[in-house]
Amino acid sequence: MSDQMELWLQEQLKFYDEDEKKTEKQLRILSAAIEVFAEKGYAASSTSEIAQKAAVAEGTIFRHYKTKKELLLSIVAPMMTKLLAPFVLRDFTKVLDADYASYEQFLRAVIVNRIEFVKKHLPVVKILLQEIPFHPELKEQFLDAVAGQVLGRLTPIIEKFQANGQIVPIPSKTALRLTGSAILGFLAMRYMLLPHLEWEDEQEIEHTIQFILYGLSTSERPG
Amino acid sequence: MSDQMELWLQEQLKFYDEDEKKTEKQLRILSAAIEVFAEKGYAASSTSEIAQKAAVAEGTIFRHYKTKKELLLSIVAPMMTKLLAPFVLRDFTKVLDADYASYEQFLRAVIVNRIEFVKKHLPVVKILLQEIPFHPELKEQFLDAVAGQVLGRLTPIIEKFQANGQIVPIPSKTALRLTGSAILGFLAMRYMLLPHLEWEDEQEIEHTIQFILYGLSTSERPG
Amino acid sequence: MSDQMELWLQEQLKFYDEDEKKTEKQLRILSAAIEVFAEKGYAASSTSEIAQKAAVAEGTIFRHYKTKKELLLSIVAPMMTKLLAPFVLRDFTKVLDADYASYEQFLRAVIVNRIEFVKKHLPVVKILLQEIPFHPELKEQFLDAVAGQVLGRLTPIIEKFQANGQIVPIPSKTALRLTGSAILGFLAMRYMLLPHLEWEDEQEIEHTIQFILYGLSTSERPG
Amino acid sequence: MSDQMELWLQEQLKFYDEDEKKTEKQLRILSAAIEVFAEKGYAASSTSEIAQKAAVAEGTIFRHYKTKKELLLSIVAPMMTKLLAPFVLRDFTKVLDADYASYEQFLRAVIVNRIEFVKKHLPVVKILLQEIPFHPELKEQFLDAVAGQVLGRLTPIIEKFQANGQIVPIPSKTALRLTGSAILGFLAMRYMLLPHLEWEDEQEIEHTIQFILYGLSTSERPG
DNA sequence: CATGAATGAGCCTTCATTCAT
DNA sequence: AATGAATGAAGGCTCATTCAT
Repeated sequence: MSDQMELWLQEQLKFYDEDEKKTEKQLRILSAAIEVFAEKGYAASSTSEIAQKAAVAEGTIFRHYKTKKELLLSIVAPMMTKLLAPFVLRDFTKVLDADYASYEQFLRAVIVNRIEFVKKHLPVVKILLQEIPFHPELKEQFLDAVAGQVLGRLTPIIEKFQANGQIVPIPSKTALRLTGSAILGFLAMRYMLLPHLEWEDEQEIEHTIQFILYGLSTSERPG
Repeated sequence: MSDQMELWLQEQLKFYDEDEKKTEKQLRILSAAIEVFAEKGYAASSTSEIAQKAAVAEGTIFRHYKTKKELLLSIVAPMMTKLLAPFVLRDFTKVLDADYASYEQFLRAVIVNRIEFVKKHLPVVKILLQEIPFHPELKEQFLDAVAGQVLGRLTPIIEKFQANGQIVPIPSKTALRLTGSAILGFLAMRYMLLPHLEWEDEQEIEHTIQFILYGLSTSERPG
Repeated sequence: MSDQMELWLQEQLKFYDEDEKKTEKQLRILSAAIEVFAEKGYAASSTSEIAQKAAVAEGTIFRHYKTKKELLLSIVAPMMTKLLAPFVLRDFTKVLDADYASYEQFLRAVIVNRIEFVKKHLPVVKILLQEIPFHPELKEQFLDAVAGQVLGRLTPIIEKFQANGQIVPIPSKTALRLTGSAILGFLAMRYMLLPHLEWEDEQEIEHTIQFILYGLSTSERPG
Repeated sequence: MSDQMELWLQEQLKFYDEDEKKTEKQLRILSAAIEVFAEKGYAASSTSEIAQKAAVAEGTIFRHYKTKKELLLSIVAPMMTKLLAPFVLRDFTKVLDADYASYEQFLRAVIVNRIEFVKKHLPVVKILLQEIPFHPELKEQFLDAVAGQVLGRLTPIIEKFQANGQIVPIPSKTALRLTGSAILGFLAMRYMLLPHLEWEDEQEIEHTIQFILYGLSTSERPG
């Protein structure tokens, strides 16, 4: 099963690596910008600090990105796609339909994969989450992507498991919200709020998965 | 039971209202600042816009708050106390210990109350959440308050319910994280990300509570 | 006759002096801006130089004028009104109709008065002329003012003198163009191109007036 | 008579075409620079816009012209020569002396020819007029050329016609100023200020010539 | 107390110019 | 010869903060 996950990943990567080739300087700028934006937030970051950290003249930034905002978007927008990419793949539904016998298998596959992804791209995800409240276009893009693609793919899956009695018959959006909250909550605490603590990652993830599964399960409920 | 909740609230209010008396101008400044900070974020807000919205001269703000940052803190710091207040009350444990026979009762009482509170103070909560990543002191204050007080109060309660078999024997911090995620996740979607949608609040809250309860319940677990 | 001219001037001044009261700093800024704009042109002038010359912080300029362009316009726009003011006065036509028996008397009165005015406000007039080509709004404003007001007033006068045979029957616009060219040409050479030369002002003005008069006269023309 | 004019033109062209051979790219740069300078003025034009409009790399401009200013001068300086060329031709005086019986013939020949020339090179003339106030060297070059050459040639001609009674005995410089103003005034209005209006060119030019002739004529003057 | 004019550091951005390719 | 990425000085403008009134 995880083989197939690997396949997805492979496909995903095709999306990202085909970005136009960046010069080394451009990469340094992006990297510095990610660092600074993540730490101070977009509004409190100065292009001069970014330039300095990238060991580049300030003007060089503006040769590659017309405005500071464009720099932000060039960092954050692709992340949106990438973050949601697996749910957008065309035959995602088919694959799952065929293969995943239980919600647990499905959940486990997706969650582990996405957590891994976020871990890898943490600073950019941080920026994305931190800036969404201040940039209506970002928020809109994000909601559009989620509403237009993710919901479309996941709803039938949820409903299938509701139909065969594995998941409680609550609105699928609610089920997704609860699932997402648990995952994002873990990531936020683990990597943003308390990254310095020692974490038993595997255990925490396992507990989180169990929490979701039981939280949505139809196992007899105490009256 | 909610009578007792009311008592808490009463006690809470004592904390806030006894703040030094604010002039009307000062209140207008606070209100304007909350509005602007919530919408644009601290860094992108200008004191002049706040002054304008408060119908006050620019200098007046600095008569009451030495710096822009102090203005932020004067808004956000009390909120931290208030937000966590019920968990900090001295005889919270005793009260609960005596009264709450089930985790559900406890959960329901706390959640409903806190959601109500957040709803009422939404803009300030927004600011708090949005600014925590950018202000180490804020983050520290927040964690200190949570770690030093909330955990201290809630851990015994969780453990009591674990001891009597109502909650799965996972680390209490994990249980709290999962509970908190579900609640914050609801609030974030309901009031920050998708406030314009029509929400069936009661249902959603009920589903959320059930989700937490089942997620942490010890009802026989598959495999 | 020149008494009446004086009256006009009086009326004109009412227009300008009633401008909102300017602080001393604001006057210094205006004066410095006029100096710098006139010398280097708007585009090549820097607000920092203006600030320095006005002995004012750069920010102070922007407290009084939102943008550099607004500063330019606040200098140039009133000048447009002032420059054309006498031709815009309501009973200009009536007055003349009654009083001026010859085109010469009319010409002499207007020219002398306007030359005096330009001499007094030379730098601003310089700026106006220099910037009109680069600012479509300025050009438009100028043409509107001329077309809408000046032409309206002067055309009947020209036509009256054409009717009684003092001026050749060419299109009134042409007559005005030729008259204006001679005057502006004098001013441009006298004050902008060759201000350092020694000029016999009275003689030159006299020659210019004669040139216009004879240029437009109906004295027998060689076949 | 216009045959002789043609001869002058022929001679003029020798001056210009013998310029060092320009590559096609260089011509594109010049053409683009003329376009941009004329529209926005030198100071507000950017070399990058010129490069873009010339479909040339930014660096290419600086390979041919050491600085932006040199580019300006390379456009404007030759124009100065060309504009005044006919008056600078060596045997100009002799030719005229022999041929032109009346000031009118002379005027007509020169004016028509120069207007034609300006019409053809309008953008460069615009640049010249617009930039002279801001570049002392330009102003100086211009005045030197006029004073040193044009005045030298034209003064004797004016004086000859004054001696034989065709022109009023005013200072020759004044006569030239008045003549020039009328011509430049026409050109400025026709091609710079109101180019979009419909103009009866022939009539206007004829009126302008008549205006100059009568303005300077010695026909009996009203006491 | 309140005001708002004044400040000047700092921000984002533009631009003429250079230089390695 | 031509390119265009890189530069860094300079520009217009904003803003938190101060202070005389």
